[in-house]
Amino acid sequence: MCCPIFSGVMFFNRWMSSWARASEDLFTDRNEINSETLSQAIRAAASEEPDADGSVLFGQLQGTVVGLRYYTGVVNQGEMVGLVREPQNPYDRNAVMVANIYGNQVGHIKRELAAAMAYVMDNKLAKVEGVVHYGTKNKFNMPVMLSFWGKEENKNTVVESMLRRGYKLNTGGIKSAEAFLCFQLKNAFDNLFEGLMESKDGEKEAAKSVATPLLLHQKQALSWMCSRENKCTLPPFWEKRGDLYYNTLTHFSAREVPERVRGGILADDMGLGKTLTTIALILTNFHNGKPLPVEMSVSVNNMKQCKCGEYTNQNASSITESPEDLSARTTLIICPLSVLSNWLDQFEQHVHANVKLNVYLYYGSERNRSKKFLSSQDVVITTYNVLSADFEVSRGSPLHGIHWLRVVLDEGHTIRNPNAQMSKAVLQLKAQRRWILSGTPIQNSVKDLWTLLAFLRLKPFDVREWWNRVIQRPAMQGDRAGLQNLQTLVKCITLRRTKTSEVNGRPLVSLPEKMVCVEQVELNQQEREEYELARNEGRSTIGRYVAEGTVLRNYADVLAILMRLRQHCCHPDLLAKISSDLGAAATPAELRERLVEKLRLVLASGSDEECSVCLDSVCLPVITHCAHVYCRPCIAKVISTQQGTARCPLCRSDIKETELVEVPLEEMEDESSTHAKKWRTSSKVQALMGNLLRLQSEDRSIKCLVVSQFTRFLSILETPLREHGFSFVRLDGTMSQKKRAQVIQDFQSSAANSPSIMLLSLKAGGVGLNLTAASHVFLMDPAWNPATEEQCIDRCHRLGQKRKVVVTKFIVKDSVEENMVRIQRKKQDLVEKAFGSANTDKKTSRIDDIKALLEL
DNA sequence: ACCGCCGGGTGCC
DNA sequence: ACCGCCGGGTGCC
Repeated sequence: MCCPIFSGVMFFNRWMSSWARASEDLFTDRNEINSETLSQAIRAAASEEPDADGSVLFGQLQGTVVGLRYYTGVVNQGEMVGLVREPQNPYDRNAVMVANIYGNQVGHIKRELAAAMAYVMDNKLAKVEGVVHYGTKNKFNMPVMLSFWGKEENKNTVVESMLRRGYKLNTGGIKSAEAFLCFQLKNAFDNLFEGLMESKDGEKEAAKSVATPLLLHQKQALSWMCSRENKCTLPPFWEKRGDLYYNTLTHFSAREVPERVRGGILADDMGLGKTLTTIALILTNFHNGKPLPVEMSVSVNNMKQCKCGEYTNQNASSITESPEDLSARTTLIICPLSVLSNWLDQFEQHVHANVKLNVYLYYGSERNRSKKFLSSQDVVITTYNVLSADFEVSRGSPLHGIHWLRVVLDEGHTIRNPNAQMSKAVLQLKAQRRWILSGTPIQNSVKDLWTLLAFLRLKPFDVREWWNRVIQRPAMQGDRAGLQNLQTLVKCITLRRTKTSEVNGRPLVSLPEKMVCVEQVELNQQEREEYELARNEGRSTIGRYVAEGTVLRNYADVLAILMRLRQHCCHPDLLAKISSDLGAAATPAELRERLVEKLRLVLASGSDEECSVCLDSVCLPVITHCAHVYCRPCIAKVISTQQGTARCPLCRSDIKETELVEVPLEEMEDESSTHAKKWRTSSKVQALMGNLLRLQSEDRSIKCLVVSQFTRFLSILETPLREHGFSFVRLDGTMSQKKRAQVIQDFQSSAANSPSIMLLSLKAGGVGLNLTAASHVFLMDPAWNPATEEQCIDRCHRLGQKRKVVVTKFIVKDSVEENMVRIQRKKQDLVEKAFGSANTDKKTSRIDDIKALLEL
């Protein structure tokens, strides 16, 4: 009865339930363990295993594992073991159990030592890890090397507490592990997915029910996905040695085949057709490698109702080492709300019209919660939010009660935080096969990967301890082998191609040509005068800061001055009346008000401000008293790491958590001021209108994107568009999902009366935004970050684009806009230098950089 | 015989 | 466990 998979799950479960530290009996008969405890245990493990960040090694100690003869768990030389407190043990409440990777109990820690360890473990003063270096063949007890890890501030307490009970931690020869912040290793991780691009062998034709012919690289992906689902290849780091299976990283071995991972990560760049490939997978690879049996309607070629590729049970020769539930039919797709409609469209588009595929949208208050109904569908689509809401409300969440054939996570990086409700809900779904679709599987650090691997049930790393010990901590500390292992791991389960990848020397997708041209705009006399006035004012302000040596403290002001110049280049009415400099603030309330105002200025302009800690666009923006903008979590991390002596990473001023200021929620952009005044034009507006009118006269079917970082500029542009009778829509970040979807659908429509222009805010919409109806892009103002512009252009220059794409960038001659790209590069250098060291002699060079940046 | 010594039973927590 | 420890049997050499 003990089939390999099953017993594996149960050992695993036993291990997990001990983690849960619940009152569950550790010695439960294996057969009684149900999936309910398993899921509880997974949740417990995810929340209880602390993040290994900033842990240092306190010391090591040779201990003894006793009672070996009572348990079945064996260990190999060099194997890692887990130490689990067992407060419910009837013989000793200090008991510490020793278990191997699969959770098979090996023995206990000797009583006296256990008493000393129990204090340290129960008070979470240290995490204790064990490795057995020798004596693995012993009958009664064996030595174990114990390593104590924890926060620096607990080191002395732990060392002394152990010493009091007669155990001396050996601290000699341990190099103190430095605390790393995640951004320092960002580059190493950026390269993690390199080298995954080589084409994996073979290609596979999709089932007949797929209407769209697959491109070569999509056939390759399909082939890879099918083999990941069907073949019994060993997971990474497992080898067969004799009749045992051996894990080369943990040195664990087992008689049973390690549970295979049926699925993986499809990490292709967006636009390569992850959605189509997944639809093809669903239709092509049902049980035993046969296509999904679907009904064909009677309509075309007097075809009878037939089962397209009905599956038989006999052709099991190649696979089925492990039995599977052949009655499972349904694929569950979970995606962010923003791409829900895209999935529905794509099913519509890519499945043959005469095929009856049951796709159910599990969404909205009227959703059908019947398990029987849901599990009879071919596909159920829902969102992360619906899934986690169901999960939270009741234990009887219908989606959690079904054994899915396959679960697909679209934009899978959504679950990178293991503590999020969403992630917990996703991890507990029951499925035979699991897939993650993501263009960006790693966003900031290796930590992002754990939930993904846990979802895939990649043994043994789905248990946080093994992940932390074997992969995350070594990688975070820059250990080469650690990074290498991480890469190997990822490589085995991931397929990633980028738009620039090639197959047989040919690009994966051939997109229509893209032409980028810069159109210089000359300011008229009045505009030029106003611009020069502002420029001189800014120059003198910055000159003063340079003289005072306070440039870095007034960093936000420097940016604000640049901002005003950029606004001048677009339209005079963009300039908000921003008064004052920071120095004049009299009261704390006033200072706060000023800071809020500055922050708002930086944010509302859509200037794509980057956080200097994570180097990404700021999320949850806060401003420091020295007026630098960061993500709240990033700067909070810096402050907590530096413990009371925290300094601003950009200007080294003292900063405190309590002094971080954010924009009050009710602050929304005030549109009324622009409408109050009488509308006027500008040189840039004229330049745009000239182009639009010319295009319209050439070809009425051409559609355009008009892009700006300033949403107020978009508002200004509405007036002349209306005047000339253009039909247009607008998409910006403030719009609800529903409105957005409507706007996109209208714009993408090829109907004769559909809008021909979309006013688009540069940062609006996620990466998935598909605007292929447009073939002309007008970038009204240059962005700090050229990548942002590229992304924006890619929204129409992507798979599905039929026309040649023409991009026009408007740049005002003799203005700050001409320097934007150079400034961007300088800014990046500046940030790097700021983080390079806290050394003061670097300060001068940074000020020089700013001077150069402003051509002073 | 309130000890020492012998040898069998026994053995995690 | 080819140990240590316990506790019963035993007792000059």
